[in-house]
Amino acid sequence: MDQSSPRNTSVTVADVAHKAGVSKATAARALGGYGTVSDRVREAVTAAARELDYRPNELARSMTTGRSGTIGVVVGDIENPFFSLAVRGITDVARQAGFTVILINSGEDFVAERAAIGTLLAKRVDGLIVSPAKENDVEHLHEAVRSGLPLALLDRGSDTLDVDTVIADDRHAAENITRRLIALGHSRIAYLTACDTPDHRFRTAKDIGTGSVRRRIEGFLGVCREAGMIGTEDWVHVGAITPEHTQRIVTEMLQSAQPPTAIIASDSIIGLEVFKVHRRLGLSIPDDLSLVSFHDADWTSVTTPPVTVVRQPVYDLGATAAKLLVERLNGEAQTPRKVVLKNEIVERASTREARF
Amino acid sequence: MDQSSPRNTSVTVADVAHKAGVSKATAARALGGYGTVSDRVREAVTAAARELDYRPNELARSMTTGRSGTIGVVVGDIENPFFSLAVRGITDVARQAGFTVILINSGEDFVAERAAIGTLLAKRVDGLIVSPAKENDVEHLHEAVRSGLPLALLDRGSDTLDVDTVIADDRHAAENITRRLIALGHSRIAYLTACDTPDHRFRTAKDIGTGSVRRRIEGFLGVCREAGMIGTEDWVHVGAITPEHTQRIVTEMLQSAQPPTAIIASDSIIGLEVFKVHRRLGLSIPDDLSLVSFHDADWTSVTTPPVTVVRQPVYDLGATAAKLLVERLNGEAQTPRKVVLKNEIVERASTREARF
DNA sequence: TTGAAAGCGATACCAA
DNA sequence: TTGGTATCGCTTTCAA
Repeated sequence: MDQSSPRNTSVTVADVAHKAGVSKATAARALGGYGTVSDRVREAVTAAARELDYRPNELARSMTTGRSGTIGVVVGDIENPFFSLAVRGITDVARQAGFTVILINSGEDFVAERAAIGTLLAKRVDGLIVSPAKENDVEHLHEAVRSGLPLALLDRGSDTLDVDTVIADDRHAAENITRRLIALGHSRIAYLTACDTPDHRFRTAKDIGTGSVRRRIEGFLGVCREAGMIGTEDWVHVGAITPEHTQRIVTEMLQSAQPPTAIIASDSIIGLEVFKVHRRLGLSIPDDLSLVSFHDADWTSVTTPPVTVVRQPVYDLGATAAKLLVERLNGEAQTPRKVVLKNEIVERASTREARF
Repeated sequence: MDQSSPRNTSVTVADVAHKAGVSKATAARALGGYGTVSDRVREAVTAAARELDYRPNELARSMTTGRSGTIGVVVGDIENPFFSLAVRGITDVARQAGFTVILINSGEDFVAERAAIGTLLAKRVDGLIVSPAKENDVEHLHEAVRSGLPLALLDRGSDTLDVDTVIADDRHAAENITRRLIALGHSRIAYLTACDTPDHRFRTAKDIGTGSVRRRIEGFLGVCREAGMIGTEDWVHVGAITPEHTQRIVTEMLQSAQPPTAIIASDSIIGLEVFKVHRRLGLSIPDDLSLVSFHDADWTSVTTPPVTVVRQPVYDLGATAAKLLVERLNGEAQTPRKVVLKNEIVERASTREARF
């Protein structure tokens, strides 16, 4: 069986043309569906192609057409449910539009991100969707744009980069949730993020390179200031880059002389660790501690108590970014569009009045 | 600023060669680091390349070398934590070895999977890692193998496909967990999977196309038979393909005249839904129902009670598959290897003696 | 409607 | 050590 079947490694248009008794050019036209070919010839070529199990070499095609039918995607960490869901949104839309996705993890590392962009440029992707680790270090993205490559930004914008951008209204969500906590009587509210600073300490929101997170922190700090709270900056903790880091930070925080009465977790991975630590320390949510987490991860509704979350339109974030990019690739592009999707606060049982 | 920077679209070796005052061939040698070049020339060429911001066109390179530096990966659903973790393992190893990954979702659909393989073949990937939706419908994979493309199977093997394969000992894990449940006095044990049959009913394990799941069910049924239980087939439920499906199935099951006293969930997404439903119905785990889930998802340890799980070496599953493939691509290949990684049962508080 | 031939951008062989 | 040139598989003028 196996050996009767032809090895289709390198069955080329030339082979098909030969078998069909026509020229290479004609065969190519018939196969590619462009130019004009007589029905008789088209059939002959199609038959020959089928018989030989001809598969066009996309690489060669790309080289002449200049289009690769590929979209490069660079995200922080595919293992993070946030990104895996966003990527799902991207790939669904991309495939529908006939594009294949090349996915690269940056690990939220700027250097890795730059390398990823380089790889994708070399592979001649038709377009790029990136979730920049640092909004200020985007020279590599400028370069890509300069070279004429369409780019869409996902979840994180950049002031200096005038390209299609899709983000959620994270500042607004942070403001809202902070207001609610303050209304509940909380005055010691901690914000915990994976983003890091060189010395692992937080001073000002400007130090936070990740745009979405910076906006959240700005919102948080702004509302606290409005409420007359001072020294709120000290309640922002950075560097929760692994579960272990997070556990250490949270444990220290909760065991300090002035423990927070509420914690805002910047993503669901951090939220989960906060939840684990409070258990281990024998505390009670929401009696001893209120918890709010960004990202409505699936598990947040089944814990005891279920966790109040900021429900971000994650799938749509990805899908929309892909849509904008595809439209641009298809030449339906206007000036760069900035899309801001709405977050929704889902209040569950992990938040309650502060205890005095 | 921007306009002073050269558009590096199509800066070719020829351009670099011209600027460096050497021939195309020499420039290519200097840049590619192959052949022999004098130091003086190498420097000149390198300088010219840097100045022009030359980026080799991988597409063109691939066409001549026949290698694309790309690995194609086809998984069921990147949104499933199982796959996103496995993919993380794959990409980590692949990148380390200098390969880029093209990822395609099959949605566990056989037709989509075949199309995905087609796309990857056309893109001339150097190798393939696939998690076949159906172990019997692998003609498209045979074809790929026949055409000489290295293939590694992830999580699901195939008897007819003699290629590198990495799976976990799921049958063994299922046997173990079933024995424990039986030892706890359970006699009405349900197994719930997303895999489906044409009429959405389960008759025999042979109907299950997904290898890993089939082996689990075989283990489950085998132990039940050993224990003298009959009609166990009726306790296997298929078609839990979405949260909604799962909820419907579980609700019906638990509200029937003969509800199960224990449920084995085939993946963490299903396990989560079972957990949600038991809550909604006002039941108690483990008093009214014991629950075991495959995949040690992060949330399983924070629920009340925490969930007993089969901890699969998911990251390693992916990493190992990639390792085998890379070795083969590097010509360090021997005969196809079948790797079976160990599962571990993590007993938590969701399992207890059956109530009578 | 068809065919011949010129690219695309790199590599690789063979002479010089 | 270098340069000239064929080649990879396809698309795309340009003539016929």
